[in-house]
Amino acid sequence: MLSPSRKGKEKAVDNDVDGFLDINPILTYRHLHAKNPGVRSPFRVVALCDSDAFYAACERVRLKLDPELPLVVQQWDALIAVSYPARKFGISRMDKIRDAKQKCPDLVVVHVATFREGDPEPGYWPNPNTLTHKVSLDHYRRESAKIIAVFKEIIPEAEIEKASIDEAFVDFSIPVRNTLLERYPILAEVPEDLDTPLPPAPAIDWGDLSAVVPVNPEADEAGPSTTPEPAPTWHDVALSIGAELMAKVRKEVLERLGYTMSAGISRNKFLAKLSASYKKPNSQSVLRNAAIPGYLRPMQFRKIRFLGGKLGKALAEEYDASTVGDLHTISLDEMQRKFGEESVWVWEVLRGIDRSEVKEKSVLNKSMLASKNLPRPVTKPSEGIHWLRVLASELALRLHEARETTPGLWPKTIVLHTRRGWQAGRSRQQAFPFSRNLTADVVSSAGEKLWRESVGTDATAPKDMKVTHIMLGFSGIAALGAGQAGIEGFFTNSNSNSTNGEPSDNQGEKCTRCGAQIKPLQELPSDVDDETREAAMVGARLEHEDWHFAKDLARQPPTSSPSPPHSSPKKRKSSSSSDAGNGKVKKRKKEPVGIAKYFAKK
DNA sequence: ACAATAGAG
DNA sequence: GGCTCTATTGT
Repeated sequence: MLSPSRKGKEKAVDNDVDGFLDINPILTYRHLHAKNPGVRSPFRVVALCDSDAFYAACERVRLKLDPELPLVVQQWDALIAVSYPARKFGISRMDKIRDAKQKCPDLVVVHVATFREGDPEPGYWPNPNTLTHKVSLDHYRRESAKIIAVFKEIIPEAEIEKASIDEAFVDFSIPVRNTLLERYPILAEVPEDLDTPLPPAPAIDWGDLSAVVPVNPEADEAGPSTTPEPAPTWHDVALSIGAELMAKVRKEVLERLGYTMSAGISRNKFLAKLSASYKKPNSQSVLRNAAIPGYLRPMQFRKIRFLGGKLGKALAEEYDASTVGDLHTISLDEMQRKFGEESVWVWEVLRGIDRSEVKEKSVLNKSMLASKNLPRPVTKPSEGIHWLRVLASELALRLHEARETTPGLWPKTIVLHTRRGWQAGRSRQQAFPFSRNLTADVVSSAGEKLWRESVGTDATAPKDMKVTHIMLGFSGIAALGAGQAGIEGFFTNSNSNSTNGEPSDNQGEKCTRCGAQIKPLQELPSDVDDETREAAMVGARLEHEDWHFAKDLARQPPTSSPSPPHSSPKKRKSSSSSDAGNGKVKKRKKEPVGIAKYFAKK
């Protein structure tokens, strides 16, 4: 794809500086005009942009408050966001609400939105009760979506990857190249030999758009720029154009939505992310190739994406190292011997190389979870049902909301995860039944079945059980194609079946497999509403499917129509061997497994 | 398909 | 620390 044939010769220059790779490549017309500037293009321009104290900013905007006010977002006793003005008082996310108020008596404290059973939607209350409410982050998800929409509108040619609720990667390579060719027509005049190096690059006026990471940080601290900055390269020019575009996006987001953001702009995702924290808030930083060694070498490597966890710890202990520079003494071979073939990714990243793509992801999440730590642990299964309903109604609400943008959304599976005391959590999942109306009751019924399987019933559960955490969620969420027969009616219409008169008088429906009548577990009053009926049917259907499941296992096809049991969920092999205890890495034959898995496949 | 775990914000 | 979310691995 790249690599001009004569690369070998020309590369002899000072390409690799002090262990850093490919810091000063020779830029040619071939590089610039390549059809697709891929991940190896030396002209790549990547940014990481994140919102400053995002949750705090969301509340500031929602309440139309002065941006200079010190503000924190409270979640029960704790803080989940601290605005930059509040940080000036020494308040950090680790503080308790008390300490924060002590440090700043005029602090604006906003409790995050909460939700309880029966609420039509999450709401903002000054003193929600953790015994009855669960936190809702939905407002922040919506604001996040608005920001991404502005990104897409302002820079339609850039690739945008939403990386989290408050962060996005942007690949500016294509729009930057277009601007470069427009602005410097000389670059559009391609010589016969594509491998001809480009003429010298012009000086760059960085203006006050960006903070430019200095090439020699120590010298700069000592006094005003004692070291001459290396001559600008065409890649630096490209970065400066990327910076212009980034500034434009940030300006639009600020003007339209009120959020300030900080960005890092560099040659790849990992460096973009790392440089974004160079100057915050409401700022953007450019990391030129020439500045990479000085910036990276003293950096704590555990600040690097994917090195913040167990792998980073393992590296630190194995080599008694803490900075990127410390790890430069480790050869690729040595690292691969200890940490597996895949660790080449680490070796490269320590030298400023990262070929991972910025790839557009669907805006839609594939999963949707609602969870609650139980301040009063649940000691018998029947008490848990209440929380299940809270979580289920929140999920139903959120799925409905998601369908406003994307009709036809349906989850493949429903998952229940519970944790007891200090024990490792356990999860149960199953296909999510298809039903006409997605109501909280439908979700709840499905959840309750998993709950019975997982923790049992009042009769079967251990007396001393203490469930401390419940999570209910959907996974495999996707829009069912229009190809599916009769799907439209399922989604578009919520007042459902009988616009033409009587609700069908049957109390049940036929199983498509065995033809048996499936009836609600309990007799329903004749005037019951559709939603309740639907939910009851879902419960019944799940039980019936369970029965088929057991029958199938016993290889006795249900031909006639024996009446399926309405209770007693089947026992299934619970093979939860918890071998996961010790944090030690076990060695297998060749590869040091347990470490290899830390590396994302590139 | 299901269950568990790591990692990030 | 609480609440999400994604991805990967192993069965």
